[in-house]
Amino acid sequence: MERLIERLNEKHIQPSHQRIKILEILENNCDHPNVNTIYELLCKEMPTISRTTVYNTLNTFVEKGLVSALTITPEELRYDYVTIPHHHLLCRMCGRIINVEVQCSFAVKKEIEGHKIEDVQGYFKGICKECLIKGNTEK
Amino acid sequence: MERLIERLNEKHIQPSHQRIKILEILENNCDHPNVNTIYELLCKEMPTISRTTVYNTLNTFVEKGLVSALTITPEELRYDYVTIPHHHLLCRMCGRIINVEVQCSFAVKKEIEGHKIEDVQGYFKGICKECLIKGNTEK
DNA sequence: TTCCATAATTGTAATGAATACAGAATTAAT
DNA sequence: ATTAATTCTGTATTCATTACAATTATGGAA
Repeated sequence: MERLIERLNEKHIQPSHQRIKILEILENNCDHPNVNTIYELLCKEMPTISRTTVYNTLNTFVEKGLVSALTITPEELRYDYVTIPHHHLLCRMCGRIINVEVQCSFAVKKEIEGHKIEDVQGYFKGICKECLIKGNTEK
Repeated sequence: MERLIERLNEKHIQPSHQRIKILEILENNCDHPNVNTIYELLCKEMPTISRTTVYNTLNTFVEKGLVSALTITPEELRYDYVTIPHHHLLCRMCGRIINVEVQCSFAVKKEIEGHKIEDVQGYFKGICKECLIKGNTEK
């Protein structure tokens, strides 16, 4: 709780109740929820929350660099609490997005083929470990 | 022209005039145009084209695996004529998406951290070579 | 070629996610 | 406690994409 408020203060975002709750949901849901999932989780604890607030808050968080937005599928934005560099796996069975800690040599380069590189996102698609174990491999 | 018709036939897509023209535009525009850019280019040669046809055609192409759709930004889908594996650089100055031919060791693996990998997309963001040469480095 | 069945294209209407906006509520500082 | 500034809420709006039905085009058989 204090930790969440500190993270908001660091980025010069006033720690309102709504913002703290939304950040908490992002921290506790490592499978990278979308707007709708966040809204539904919020409603359980904060039934008067407005959808607009969720949109505004997430946009603020992304603008200020507090969280990042993933565009791995065209249908929806998914939000990521972890801002240190890492990559992502989208499981085509359960739909979760899972952090992948691979160290690709190209991901740390500042220049490739004459282009200046400022950011790298590695998007892996496949079937996650948990679905493989469950035998959940075909739709 | 014949080559385009062959590519359509290979994927069991009937080679209508509209489809051939759209595929031709994708072949000639390596900076990965979006729907609107494709529509505007089409209008010059085919003024009666419908926007719906452009959407339908691109969706068909993607479903049949003839072209791929890139979700590098949340605002728009960008289309890619080249289906052999490669990665992409989005230039934040000119907005072009440029093919990047890096051989990342993780991109060819079939398994990472227990997850089954079926596809990898590397999205680089930065400033392209041409913008750097022009000194086009700040907005 | 002509006819027919199938498929593709077109244009309008509908959908729905995201944003704009203005009033209400909350917060922070004096 | 009062005030000013900020945030939140809910409705209205926007706009990209899709649904749909009518029209047009295509490919094959006679």
